[in-house]
Amino acid sequence: MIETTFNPKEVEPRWSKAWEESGAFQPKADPKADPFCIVIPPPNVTGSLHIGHALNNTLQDVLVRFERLRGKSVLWQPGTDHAGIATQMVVERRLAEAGANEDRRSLGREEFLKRVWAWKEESGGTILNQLRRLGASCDWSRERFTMDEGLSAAVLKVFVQLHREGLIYKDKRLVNWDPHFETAISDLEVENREVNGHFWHFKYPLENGETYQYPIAHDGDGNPTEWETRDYIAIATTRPETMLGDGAVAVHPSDQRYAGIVGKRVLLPLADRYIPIIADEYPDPTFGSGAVKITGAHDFNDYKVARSHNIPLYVLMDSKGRMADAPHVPAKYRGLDRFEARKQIVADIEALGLLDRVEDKKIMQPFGDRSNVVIEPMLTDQWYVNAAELAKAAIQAVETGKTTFVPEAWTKTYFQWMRNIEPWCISRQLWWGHRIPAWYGPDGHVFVEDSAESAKSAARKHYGKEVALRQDEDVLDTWFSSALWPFSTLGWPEKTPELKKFYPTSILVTAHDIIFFWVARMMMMGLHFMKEAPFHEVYIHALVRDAKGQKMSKSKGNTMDPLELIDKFGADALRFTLAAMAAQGRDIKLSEQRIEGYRNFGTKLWNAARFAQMNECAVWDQYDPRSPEQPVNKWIVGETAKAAAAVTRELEARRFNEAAGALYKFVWNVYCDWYLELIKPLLNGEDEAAKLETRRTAAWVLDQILILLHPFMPFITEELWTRLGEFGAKRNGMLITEAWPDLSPDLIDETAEAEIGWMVRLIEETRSTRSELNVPAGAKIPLLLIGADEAANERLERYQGLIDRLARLEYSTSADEAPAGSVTFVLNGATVALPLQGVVDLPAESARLAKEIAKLEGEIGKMDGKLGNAQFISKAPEEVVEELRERREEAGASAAKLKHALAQIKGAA
RNA sequence: GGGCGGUUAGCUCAGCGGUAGAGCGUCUCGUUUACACCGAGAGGGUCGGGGGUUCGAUCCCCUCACCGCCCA
Repeated sequence: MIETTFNPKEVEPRWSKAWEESGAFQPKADPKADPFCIVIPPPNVTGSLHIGHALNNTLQDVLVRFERLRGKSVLWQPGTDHAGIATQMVVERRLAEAGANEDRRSLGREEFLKRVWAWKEESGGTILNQLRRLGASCDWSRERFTMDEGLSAAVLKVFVQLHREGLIYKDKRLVNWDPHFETAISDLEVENREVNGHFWHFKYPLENGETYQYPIAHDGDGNPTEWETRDYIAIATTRPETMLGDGAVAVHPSDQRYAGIVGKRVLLPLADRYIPIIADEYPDPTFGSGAVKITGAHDFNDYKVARSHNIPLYVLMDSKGRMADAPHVPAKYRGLDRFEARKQIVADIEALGLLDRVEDKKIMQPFGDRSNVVIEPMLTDQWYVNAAELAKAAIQAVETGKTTFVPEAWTKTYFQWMRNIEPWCISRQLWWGHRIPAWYGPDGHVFVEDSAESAKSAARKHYGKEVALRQDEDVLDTWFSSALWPFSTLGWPEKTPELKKFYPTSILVTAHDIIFFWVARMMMMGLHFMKEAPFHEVYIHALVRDAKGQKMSKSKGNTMDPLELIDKFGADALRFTLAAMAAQGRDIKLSEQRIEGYRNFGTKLWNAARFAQMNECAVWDQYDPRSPEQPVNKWIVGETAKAAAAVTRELEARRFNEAAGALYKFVWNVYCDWYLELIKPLLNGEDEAAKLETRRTAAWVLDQILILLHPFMPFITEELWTRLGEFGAKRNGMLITEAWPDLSPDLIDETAEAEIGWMVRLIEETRSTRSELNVPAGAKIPLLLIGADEAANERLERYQGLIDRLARLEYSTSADEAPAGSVTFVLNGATVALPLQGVVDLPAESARLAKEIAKLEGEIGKMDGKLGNAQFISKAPEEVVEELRERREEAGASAAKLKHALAQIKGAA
């Protein structure tokens, strides 16, 4: 027998194991089965499961289990990426903590990489085991890692080919430099944050003591009225230390204040160099002094200006962000950290009398998303991908609908990014990653080949002799290999059967913050190398926030650990909550209360199953849903067909919340609240045929529920599936490989629906009336049906037992007239009278009736207004008008009856 | 500055041209042999403000306000 409570801790690991061992997670071999494939967004190998992963993978698993139940050959491809910076960081930190006085450099590249691999084998990928706890039905036998041999081969091939095609090249440009990790990072790895900073105003003296007239007062029209004589130009900066690298001062060509001194030179203080005053569109004349210092080697905007004016670029810092040992850096600053140098320079400028003033100012400052240090724009040699070229096909694939975004609004974001895409810097000054397959000859000539041997032979051809080659020290951005994930994991560059069967993949499920990082790049690489977009559909889900709507972060301490939530409420409850809240287009504010509520839903189902089992509603083979004769059974079959259709429809449309909501309502409010209550008399009755039919129907509906709910709550449903099979016919297999219900809409029996609907309303109205009049819950009262048609009288007779039980009646019967002083309400044109004279206080009943009447009359007024409007009658669709007329009729009749009752009471009082 | 999204019951959110919904919370009642992680009932909303389109607007359009995110 099913025990009284569901114990997820015991059940979950058991089924995880059983499913995996049964091979249910692997795609079925049946060549006739349609393929369905999702590649997992590979989590960092250093990662651990956070709530965002829980949502992301729940949604994927819902789809995967849904399609598996629908009979498709399903592959959910799992794996992790090698997370260059993050992993190197973890291993370096461990070395430091180990206290053996070892660090990356003392170990050397080869030994260090050995340590990284050792760490990866030991503790990398714990997140994949955490995903198992969530119930993720990935094909774990196909787990991949971006540094795998196969995936590395794919990276090599892609790099070499793109280089041959001119789409990968080396260039010296400004990059985002992370002084902590001493590597370049891409634009996307930079986080711009507003911080409190300062605006320092400096004076740069004009060469040879020259002067000009600078306006200091203006009239109402903005014309200058007063001038002062200046022998300097004022500039302002948020980063004083960069002034040593200034190559010019720029003013706007239209700026009259400076027109006279454009082309002259100023003395750059401290550096003691002369730099020109140039005219360029870049400075905003209305902002600050209107004059801008140009530091081409340390600012992205300045870089552009410097390039177009041929202004020299002075690199000021080394890879750690210390002032460089360079001729253009005065000796006293060399070796100082950039922030130390800042203080010193400000002090020295002030000492020279050239510090005009200092303002407090909010400034946007770039930080490395991993290192959390201020990013420095640096002029370095790096490898780039010509993203703009690759983006063309990627844009087209979405324009032509080959790949669609759900919700559709994200196509805008995608286009916005793709159409303004910058060259992608792919080299990283790290050790952990795919080493760039480029070798340099003694003269610096570069050979890009798929192996050292090929490079050697290429060099031999080039130089006409054997020469020593040096491989590029750098590795590739992790996202470079992630971009190949949809086809590299399927075996490319080999021509594998999986690649043939599952590429392009069906759908990618991810959060919007990864569209640029990953979706865009997979689109580019997939189209270039496979000639087809990597997925038909991109589903973008919400971000999970805390209950107050704040982004969860460790530093804020507002994270919710999915594993703790699973411990507390069970994986099914967490999954169902996330799915139920995954409405398109809005972030999820998650609270424990919500999860608790859905845990209760699981318990409700569990208890319904217990009830079913106790009443021998066990497994019966060969149930035909058309067979029942009892209206209540016909009705629930129809309701089941409706629910199955709704869940299927909503899942196909990726409206996870709607699908979950439909299930919740059906299980709780239809099956449990009504059906199980309605069949109790049948189950306890004497009519053996009806009893058998009811048992079989109840069992069948429960089975349908378990199948429909399985994608959302796999553990509890699988457990119940087995437990319900303890008695009766044997189950053929596990629920996970059952067949999704395919129920024809003609299973909906309108007569049964009307009949059960009438009874339900009668019971509800009676309960409501009792409660409003404070009839004690335990009191049994009579019910009289007055002036009903034959059908209603028959219904009353047929369901009398049920109605009496559920409405807590002494008896119920048809009658011609309501006894004086009865409490009444109206149902389908008939009056229902509760003869409560003497029991109920009449003023309360008058008040109740008056309230009802007032409400009805309000509605009638509105409806009459509409119906009296000729425009409405002629322009609104006929069915709308007709429906309104009917409603008006009913409301009028009800009001009349209630008024009659009210008059009676008043008469009696 | 550019772009996107949001504003609906106390809270969290669905709905999105034709009678305002759910979960949680609140209140009242309830030991009816599946379930108190329950059952029955109730209260609670001029759907952010203002215009417009329409026979009809929470829903479409414009505008304002406030909040959030992304990109400069």
